[in-house]
Amino acid sequence: MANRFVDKLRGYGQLSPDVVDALAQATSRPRKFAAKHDLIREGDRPGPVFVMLEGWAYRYKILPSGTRQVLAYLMPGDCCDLNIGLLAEMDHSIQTITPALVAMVGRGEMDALMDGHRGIAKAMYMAQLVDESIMRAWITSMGRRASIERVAHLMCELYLRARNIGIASEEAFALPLSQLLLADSLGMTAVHLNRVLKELRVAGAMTLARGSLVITNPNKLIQIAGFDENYLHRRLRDAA
Amino acid sequence: MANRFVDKLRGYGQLSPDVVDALAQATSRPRKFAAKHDLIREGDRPGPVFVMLEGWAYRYKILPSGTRQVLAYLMPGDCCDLNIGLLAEMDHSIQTITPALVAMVGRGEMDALMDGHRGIAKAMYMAQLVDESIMRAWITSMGRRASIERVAHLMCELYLRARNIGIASEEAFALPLSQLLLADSLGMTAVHLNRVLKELRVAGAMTLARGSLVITNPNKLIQIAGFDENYLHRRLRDAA
DNA sequence: CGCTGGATTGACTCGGATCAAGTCGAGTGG
DNA sequence: CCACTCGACTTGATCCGAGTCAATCCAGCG
Repeated sequence: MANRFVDKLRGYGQLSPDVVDALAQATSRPRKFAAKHDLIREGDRPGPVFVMLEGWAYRYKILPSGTRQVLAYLMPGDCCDLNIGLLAEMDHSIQTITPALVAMVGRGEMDALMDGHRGIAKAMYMAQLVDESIMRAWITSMGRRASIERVAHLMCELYLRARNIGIASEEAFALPLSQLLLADSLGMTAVHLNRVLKELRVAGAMTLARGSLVITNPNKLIQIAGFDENYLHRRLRDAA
Repeated sequence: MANRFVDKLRGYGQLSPDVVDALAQATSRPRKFAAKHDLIREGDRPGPVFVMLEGWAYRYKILPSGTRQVLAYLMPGDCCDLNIGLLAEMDHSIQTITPALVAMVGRGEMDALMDGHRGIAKAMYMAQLVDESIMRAWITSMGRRASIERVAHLMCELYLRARNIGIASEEAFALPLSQLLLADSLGMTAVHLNRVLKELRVAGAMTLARGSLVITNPNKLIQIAGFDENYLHRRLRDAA
């Protein structure tokens, strides 16, 4: 079975065969979770590092008023913070969206992997930098992009990330996110998101239906989003 | 002279005297910059790690339309990403707000510090986790908080951070941020921010004037913001 | 075959943007 | 020492994007 975690880290630099083995070994006993299951909740004391092998999850916060804000999506290959174990308690929750296979890597084991293989450490740090960069892009979207641009931008991001781990074809991929979830990601209501999706569909840019995103006109979508993929840092730095 | 960087890291755990010395040594040759000076720009190739010793700076992005989004504030003691050197190019810019003293710590030197002193590595990782947590709080604010809550929340955050490094008194501190800058942080216009500040002033919660924030009624401000300081992770994890 | 949770559409309202004038205060040069 | 200037702050009037409320609609499924 494909190990998306290994695939993703490979994207950040060459990994030698023994490194690949070590990673595969560390994630060889994943646990299975149902959809909509909290992997960890705000206030919990963090334990091992989560690594998504199959399925999607999302980070979120619930405000006192009961509203939810989605903070990030975890797709296969993604993992939560490396140093999560340093914290006394979580500042947000993580929940599965679909049924998922999740490897739990103990703190010691993760440290050993990173100490033992410089390549792993570098790839993990890169992944972390990209996650931060994505958060900055989200802040930028929420603060300064119109709603249709925001939606288009998120779709571009998710498409590229899916593409990078090989779960997207040329123009479509499985996107298991409800409109309510997307709305809670983008700081808008589900009603308004629905109208924006229609607008994008009518414009011939993309169609999101029955769990699948079809990008009808990539250039148009990119142009609406004002998308610049630079922030995903796929271009590697030569020599280190 | 006080070294805010050391002070800040101390807040994340005991540091032995030799560790403090090593940190002070590494930041002993800071450079002076004028206000409104870009330390690094989007697209630049990253170099050394910046450590703010005196003065304020902010991270930002400029969109094609020319609008700006502020992504984070750096106050004395804060530094940019540890692993910034892994990136081929910056995905955002960093600019001083006030005249500033900035130490530039080379990648090798920083690695040596962290390898040599477990306490430094832990404190630096904690600082990084807190920075991420703050970004999540910003996303939450922009997505799901009303404008007055957003403003109040940011003020609570900045006050606590200032307090943690000892530059805030019981109820006031120097906040050198223009209304335009704040508006660009919070996803609103300067005009509207001005009205919200007035609202907070009239409500007796806080007054921002002439570069100084006075918190008239802390409880009211906290209540308006729906502020929970948990996300700043000041409570330390017992044992590691 | 009816139930249920998501998706869709319409009517109405409102928070915050936009546009347009001022006002205030700290420098600066005569 | 005062007039001028420039940037930052205030305030008012108007408009519109997006929220709210309220019905459906529809697909999957027990």
